[in-house]
Order: sequence, then structure tokens, then C-alpha cells
Amino acid sequence: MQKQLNLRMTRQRKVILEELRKVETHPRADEVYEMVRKRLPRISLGTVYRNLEILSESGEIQKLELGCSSKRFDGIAENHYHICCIHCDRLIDAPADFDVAVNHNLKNTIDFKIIGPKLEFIGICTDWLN
Amino acid sequence: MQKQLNLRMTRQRKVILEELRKVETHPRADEVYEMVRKRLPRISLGTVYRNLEILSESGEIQKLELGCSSKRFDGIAENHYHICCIHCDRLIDAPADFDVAVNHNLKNTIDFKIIGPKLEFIGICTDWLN
DNA sequence: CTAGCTGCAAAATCTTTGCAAATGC
DNA sequence: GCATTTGCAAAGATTTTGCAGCTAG
Repeated sequence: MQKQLNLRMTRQRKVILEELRKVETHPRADEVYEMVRKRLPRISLGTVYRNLEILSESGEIQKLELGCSSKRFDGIAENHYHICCIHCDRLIDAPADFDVAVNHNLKNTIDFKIIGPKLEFIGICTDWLN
Repeated sequence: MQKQLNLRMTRQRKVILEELRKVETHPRADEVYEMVRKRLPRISLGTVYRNLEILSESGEIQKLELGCSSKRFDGIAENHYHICCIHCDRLIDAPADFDVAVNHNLKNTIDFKIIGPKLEFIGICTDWLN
């Protein structure tokens, strides 16, 4: 994982960013590759991986490492909650009014400096409810 | 992923379960393999993978699919919180008094039946604080 | 006895990396 | 101009699977 000093906005990086921000599906790296390939047929999967890594390190996008499924990417860098369907593995953004209060009673019984909770909601989407 | 009708307690399965319950480190599949191999040198990694899958499906153990690191396994099947160090990737059980209140205001604005929150704490362990 | 399980090895997936050529700034 | 980035291809890492023989119940 190389340290990025000067981010150069290459065509590939720009298209990856644009395509990712177009969708709300939180695609995996290989899905981003397929999306981008329609506009840049000669792009390589390696380039997609490298750029997704670099873009999330630089805070442009979010790398979602939730348990529900394999690694996914979100064009929205701001922190927000996600809901994952246990059946179809679809991951959606929780609406803004979906509020959560987490109160963890921090006792000093453990050798950890707690930074914060990492929260994801598990659910079943309507496709599977009927 | 085959459906398990009659679980047979083989030597391999028994040792995997015993070794997993001996430790609190939440080992990955390959680490379980190394642990078990000391007692059953001829066991194969495939068997370890298959058994960890089967044991977690049958509720004997817990498969931890937390974002912090790759897939890990917990000999304690009961639900409890975990804390993950962002630096060393160590995963520890949260103490019992580590209480959490999650109140999600369930509005019917989304097409999901919410089963529950999935929560993990992110922190820095003391090894990295000094 | 026999369905379920094992070891082995090969395959499948997913991600990273080395390198020479290309390119953004 | 030149450091960064790219495409390609190969390697690495992780997990799954087919199969013939073995074994718990």
C-alpha cells in the first residue's frame, strides 16, 4: 500500500469515481471493473483495485468492510449506516431518519482505547418477505 | 454448502471444537488448522474449512464476519460484543459490563424487515498506545 | 451397512505485484 | 521532464470442490 503524495486525476481514476458515484449498489471491485469497462474497455482489473484502494485512502470514497459480504465500495464518503439483507446480500443505505443511539459504558477494565462502534443492520428485504 | 442432517462427531471435528474452545484469540481458518495439526498431523486444510462451516451452521461455534480483518471463529456461540484493534488487528471479547443500548427508530420508510444491529467496537490496544 | 466424512490435489476466487511503456501535471 | 500511473501477466492468498477410500453410529 503505497503512500499517495500527489494524486493525479487520470482518466481511469476519474471514470471509476464517476461510475461509483452514479450507483447506490455498493459494488464490489469486480463490479466496478465491469461498470468502468463499458467506458474504458482497455482498463485492467489491477488498475481498478489500485484506484479503489487509493481513493478510499484519500477519503474520496468509502471502503465498506462489513461482514455481510465481501468488500464493497461506496461513492459517498460521509459516514452513514447500512442495511444488509441476509438472503440476497444486497446492501442499502439506511435513510437519514434511521437513528441509532449507542451508549457504551466505558469501564477501564480493558486495555483498549475505544474509538467507536462499527454498526451495520441486518435485515430481510421485501423481495424475500413474500 | 451441504445441508447437514446427522452430525457425526468425528475425531477431526472433535479436536477442532476443543482447540477452538481452548483459546480466546478468535483464530482464522488457517490458524485453527495449525492448532489442530499439532494433535492430528494428517488433517487437511479442506477438512478444517468444512468443519468450521458446519460447526457454525449447527450453532456450536460462531463465525465472525467482522470488517476488521478476515473471517474468524469463536468457540463461544453465545452472542457477545467484540473489540478490534485497528493497528494490530487483534480481536478480543468485550467484558460483560461493556453494555450497549442500540435504539433504532424503525420507520417504515424502507423495504426491510430489520432483524437487528451488528455491532463491533473499533479501538487501539495498549500495545500501540505507548 | 452406509451416509457422512476424510485426505489429497486440483480448481476456483479474489487480490496484489513487477515491469516496461504511457501520461498527467 | 519525470514521478506517477497504466495494462498486462504472473504470482499470491484464500477458500471450495471432486473423488476414492475410510469410519462413526
